[in-house]
Amino acid sequence: MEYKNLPDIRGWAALRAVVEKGSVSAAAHVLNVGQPAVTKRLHTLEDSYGLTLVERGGGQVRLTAAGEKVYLLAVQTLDRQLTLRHELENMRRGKSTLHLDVTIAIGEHFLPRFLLQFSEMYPQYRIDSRMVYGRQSENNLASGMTDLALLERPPEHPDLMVQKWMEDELLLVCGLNHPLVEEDMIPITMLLDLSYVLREPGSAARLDMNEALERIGIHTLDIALEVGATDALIDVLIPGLHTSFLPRFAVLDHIKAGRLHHIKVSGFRIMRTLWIARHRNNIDHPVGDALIDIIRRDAKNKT
Amino acid sequence: MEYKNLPDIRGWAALRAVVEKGSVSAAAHVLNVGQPAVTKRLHTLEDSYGLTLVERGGGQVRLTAAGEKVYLLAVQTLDRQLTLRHELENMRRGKSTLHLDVTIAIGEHFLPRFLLQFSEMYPQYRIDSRMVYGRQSENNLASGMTDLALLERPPEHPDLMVQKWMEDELLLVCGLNHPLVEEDMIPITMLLDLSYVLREPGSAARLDMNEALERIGIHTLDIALEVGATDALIDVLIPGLHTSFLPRFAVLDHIKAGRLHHIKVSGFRIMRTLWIARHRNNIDHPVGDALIDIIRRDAKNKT
DNA sequence: TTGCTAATATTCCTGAATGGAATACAAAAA
DNA sequence: TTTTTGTATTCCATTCAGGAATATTAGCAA
Repeated sequence: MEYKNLPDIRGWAALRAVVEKGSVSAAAHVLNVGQPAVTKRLHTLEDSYGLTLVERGGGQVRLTAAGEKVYLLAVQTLDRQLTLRHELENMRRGKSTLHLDVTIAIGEHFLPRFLLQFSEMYPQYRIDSRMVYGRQSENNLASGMTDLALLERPPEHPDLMVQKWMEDELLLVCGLNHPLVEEDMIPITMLLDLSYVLREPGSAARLDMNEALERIGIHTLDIALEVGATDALIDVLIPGLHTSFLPRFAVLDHIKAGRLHHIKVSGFRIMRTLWIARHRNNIDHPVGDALIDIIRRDAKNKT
Repeated sequence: MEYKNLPDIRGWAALRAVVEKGSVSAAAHVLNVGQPAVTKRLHTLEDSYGLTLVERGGGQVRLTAAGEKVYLLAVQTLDRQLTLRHELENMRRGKSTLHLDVTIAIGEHFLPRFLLQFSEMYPQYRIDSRMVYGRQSENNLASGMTDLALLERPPEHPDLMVQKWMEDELLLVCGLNHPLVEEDMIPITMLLDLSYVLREPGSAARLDMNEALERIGIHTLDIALEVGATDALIDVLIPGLHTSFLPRFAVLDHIKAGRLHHIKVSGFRIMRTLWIARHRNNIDHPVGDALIDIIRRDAKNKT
């Protein structure tokens, strides 16, 4: 096993600082060491890989191709090491931490409430949550980086277990100035005449919508704009020019408050299920059980 | 920026060795250092995190919960560092490396041929390929860990660009002892009477199949077995009890050689496209272009 | 080109930390 | 208990990192 020729992490830290600060001196400053130390670190690192990693010229430092790769590893390793340190810090204080992944839409809508309730009911526990794009949470769960995930589509990975969280529906909504605000129900064919603002392709809502539309033979819609966040999307809807299919949980309050209008479509509904996912080997996580309890209770209250 | 309190990688290496060898002495042996060195490394590491990482007892070392987390990071970091070192080693010798992800089915069928042709035509380049499960390649591409991917389904991530590689079709096939081997074409309704051996849920072929069946109103099939590899699956088919939907590229040779029989289904075909995917920021990779050239040429020859 | 200036590399030295040898200690096994 | 195996500690020589001072280089202006 390799041991004696391992690089020193501080070499990576030096590289990262030099790249991000743009000069050796500036890097030395933020690292609280002298400039010669950083210079030497860089050289040691370059020697250990046998390649030039940064080039000086034009008053700038530039990464070589090899430098790019080392920099990528450096940043990832340092970030993960920092995360680990924080987590262990909490562990040392007796606070178990749950790593939670949620989709963007769920993160925008449910997460703040859950985290608040959770910290009140279980002050001894901690949650590290993050919003992840698309199916990334599957890999995080599979690799053990994440303990629990709240998802809009069931995961595909064979080692992951899901349990149902709640039923959801994608609702066709528009702003109050939209021509269709008077209509309570429209025929399916009219879906083709509308102008849409949607989440980006690949988002769970978009995929569910596409599949449902495919099923009734609609392959393309008139898409005016794509927005990467549900809340921002709603802001675009409110002026009233466009329509969108959005999760019921995200728009219900807006509909009740009269900021959005729900357009029913005759004979067409997009039902779906929201899921709680965990890894097979990680199903007895006390913090996870606590959170699931809150999530379930919340779902029951809403219905 | 953190610098002075960074852990020493050798601490991680020591932890890893101790865990994997089961004792401090054994670890010291494989690391080519004395036993006291390893003991001290472990203690330094534990001090730096402020937690006990391993517990001795019963003649065994056991990881604590905190130790598990550190061990996970240690293994990943050390592995990635080793990979990086190999890659830079090649770089130093002037061999550019392409990181290639392929799906299991593509990896089984195309990859050996591609790699062979590639190494003949471009000996100055290198390819690091791996078969990845499901959508993991998307994250690898997005994070810069992979340069190019060959996929059975288009990626969903907004920063990824795809180009069409070739058309494919999922064919319904069975072994020669299957009752249906006499039939050239069967009606759709008969799909429900067959017994299937399929790739696991989440595999691209399975998803494409499911979507196509959903479209014609079939929601469940009689699944006798799920297999994680296409070649192994074909071995299960050959005795003749079951049927499966498999990529044309994977079964064409078997059909021609008379080992499998293609059952046509009246009015039902599962067409799909195979894709080449890259990150937006990484579209001018010379090794990637070379490989794409080979892939394209191969596809042209086959048609 | 020639200065001038800012940034980087080198040299030298001191202090800190590493790893080995010897040894003390602890825990199973006999 | 004794033996044996494995782990921790102590001590010391060696190595290595970082600071101060200094040499060198690169960029810039005239």
